[in-house]
Amino acid sequence: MKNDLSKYKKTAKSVRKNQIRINNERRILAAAVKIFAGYGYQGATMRKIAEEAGLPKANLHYYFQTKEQLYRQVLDGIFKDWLAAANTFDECEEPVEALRGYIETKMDLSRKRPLESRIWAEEILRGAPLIQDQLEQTLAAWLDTRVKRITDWINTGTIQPMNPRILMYMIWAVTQHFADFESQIRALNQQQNLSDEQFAEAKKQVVQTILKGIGALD
Amino acid sequence: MKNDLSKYKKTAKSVRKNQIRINNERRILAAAVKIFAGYGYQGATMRKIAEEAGLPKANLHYYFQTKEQLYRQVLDGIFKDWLAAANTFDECEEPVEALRGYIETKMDLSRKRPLESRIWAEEILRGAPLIQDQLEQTLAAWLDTRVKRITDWINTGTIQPMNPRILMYMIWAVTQHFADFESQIRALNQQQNLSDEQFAEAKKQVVQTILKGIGALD
DNA sequence: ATTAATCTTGACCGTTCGGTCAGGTTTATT
DNA sequence: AATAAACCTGACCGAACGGTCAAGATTAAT
Repeated sequence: MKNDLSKYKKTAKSVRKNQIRINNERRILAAAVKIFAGYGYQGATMRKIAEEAGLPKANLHYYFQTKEQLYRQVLDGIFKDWLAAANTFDECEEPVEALRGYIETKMDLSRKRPLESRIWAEEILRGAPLIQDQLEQTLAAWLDTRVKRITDWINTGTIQPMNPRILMYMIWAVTQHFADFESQIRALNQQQNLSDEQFAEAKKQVVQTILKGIGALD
Repeated sequence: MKNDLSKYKKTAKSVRKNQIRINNERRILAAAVKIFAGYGYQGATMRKIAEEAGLPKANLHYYFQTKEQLYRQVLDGIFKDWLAAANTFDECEEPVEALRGYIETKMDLSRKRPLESRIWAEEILRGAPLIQDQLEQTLAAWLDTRVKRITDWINTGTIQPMNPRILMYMIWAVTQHFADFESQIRALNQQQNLSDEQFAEAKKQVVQTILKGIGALD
């Protein structure tokens, strides 16, 4: 009983405290995403993030000791979404549906959260100094699993022989391109971002090209 | 005669002067490419570039007034190579050969000059603040020309109907991915960069997938 | 040999950076 | 009501930034 009581109190306390803490951390993280995406890690300043969040700069350092820790938490959030989107890949048995679902989910994610996609891209561009471990372990393990599935499809003759890793690299490249190179695409599209219709067309063509390209369609 | 003489003298003078100037500008630009690629525009410092070039920092400002001007010249050089590589596209009449040549040239360029590819990618990522004009004019015009060629192929039934612009975006995405995301690919390849053999395999598979994907092969 | 132009560079400047901290305010516990 | 814990923030700090400059060294032109 004592244990239960103390636990309950502790929990209640934490929950209420968290109400302030969680709220502010969320605001700061949201502001950080915008600023890191717009200026890069080095170009982003704690002042800009504080301004975007509507908080004094010193307050940021109360919740996140350093700029690097704040950046790390932003990256962690992105990585989790990234992997979560990948579940689509596992839900279908057939290669056509699994790959189509994965490509579409990945493109939708890039469309919906382009800022996060750009932060990720910049981190990789700089040599992944902060997330190398996650890439070498979590992501490498994730990729191995999917490579095995694709290999099975190849062995059963469902799709033509190929290097599954290169297929995944191609999918990543294309799906993220529409977020990461948005400003280039805009400049080539009469200074207009792709409309929903244009994006839907792009998604369809990407799926069609890749699936047909690996011999999974007609 | 006078004209010829003065011209000759002037030229001789310029040539010799240039010997020092050209030499130093080359050294500085080479160092700038390394540092800008490794740290990004904001992360790169004139001190680091000077150190890489083996020159005092003040000397950099003698040849390039500001960091931004130095960066602009680096971008200009990249843009020229970028467009030059595109000539492959125009040398062949048949879609299979034209596209294969372009994709292979583009991948070879990314393989040979990954630093430049990353600088370009970061500039686009940041919203292309310095090269928007070139994108909207030179690159847009370049793309229009190629779109017309692809449209002709479609109209003559050589390749299946599609949006040519999206095809080009896919090609750019995939070909540059191997340079821009090199550190990610390395982490997924037992911490080893792709060997020449692996890269050749990737190039082959990329060509095969895209060409087959647009119905230009079997 | 003299002059003029170009090149070189250590020392310096104002600004902005990430981060600290003391002291005050608010919220929760007893 | 009193105490403790958590939260807030203006003012400040050393370091590093891009850029400047005067004075000297080197090279070219006459």
